[in-house]
Amino acid sequence: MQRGKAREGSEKNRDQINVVKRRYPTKWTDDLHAKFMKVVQQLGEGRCYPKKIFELMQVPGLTKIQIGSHLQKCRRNNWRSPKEQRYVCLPSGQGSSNDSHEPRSNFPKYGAMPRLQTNVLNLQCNPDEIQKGPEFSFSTPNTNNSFARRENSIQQQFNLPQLQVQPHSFNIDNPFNDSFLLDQNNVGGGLQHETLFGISSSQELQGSINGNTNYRPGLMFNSGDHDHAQCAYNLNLNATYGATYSSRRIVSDIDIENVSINQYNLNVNADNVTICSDKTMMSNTYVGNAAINGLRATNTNVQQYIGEPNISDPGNIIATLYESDIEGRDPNEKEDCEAYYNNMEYLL
DNA sequence: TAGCTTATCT
DNA sequence: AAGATAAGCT
Repeated sequence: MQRGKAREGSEKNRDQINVVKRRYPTKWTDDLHAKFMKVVQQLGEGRCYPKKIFELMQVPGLTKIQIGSHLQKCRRNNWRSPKEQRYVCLPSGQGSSNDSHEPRSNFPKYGAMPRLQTNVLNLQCNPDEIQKGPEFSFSTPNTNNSFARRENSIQQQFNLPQLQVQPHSFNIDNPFNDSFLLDQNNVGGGLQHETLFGISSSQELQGSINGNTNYRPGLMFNSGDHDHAQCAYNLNLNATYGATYSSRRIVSDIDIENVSINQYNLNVNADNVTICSDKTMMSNTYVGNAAINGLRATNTNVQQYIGEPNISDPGNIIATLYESDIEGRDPNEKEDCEAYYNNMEYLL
């Protein structure tokens, strides 16, 4: 059944035609959006519904419907601020293949969307071992989430571990990129937005961040898929704070708050990373916050224990992740791993 | 019915 | 493409 269709002769349409009370579309200016965002943040993840936002925004003339509509755009990462609109230019010869019904992000955001998505392949995520973070809810199933279905279908082709868990604050892939300004994102210890990107406004992140997308070996990073044109080189790994993931032989207690690697930046924003196995050389690594930018400059708050791999070098981080990843894998998988991590290094 | 989401329309 | 709206679901 078709829905959402504005039928020609509907009462509402006639109303609008006859009474001419049609309003001008609300322009979601930066200011208005900022206000919206403030309320969204105030409400917190999982509690942002049109009604609540409406009540808190208190903007005369702004309706719940409009807020709902804006929310939809934002959830789907389909809204660009007026400023961003000026900067966004698609590569030539390409129309927009970004169908609004095919969200770019696999990460649900806000409101009633599921707040957790775990895709742990081959590295079985043992639910019993997951400790819930303070703001996590595991109660919402992944069902009816087209994002999740789509990503799963991709990820299942690969035999590498997926740690894909909603961080306990906003993720970075949304028009609310300014979420980096939120304190919660700095769980590991006070990483400033500026130290990550050297910039602070949201639109400048756009194009380099496609949060929470886990690309695995075999997936072209720059495949010509215009849908991903703006995020071709990005990889973000978000794992829950406090989660424990276990594999077959190894027990990997990887607890990474936020890792993102992209064309310009390698951002490791990890808290209490523990990687241990019966064989691996690494244990109890604590990464407070690391940010390595395109210039290979390492930023603050990297804590390192003596005797551990040097995590101030992106290559070492990759190498470390790689080492822990191949542990216990069969040769084929190791090859995949190698390709995958090589790709990461290459991108750096 | 209200509230929310989604699909579709302008 | 941004914003509005119809319609489905709970």
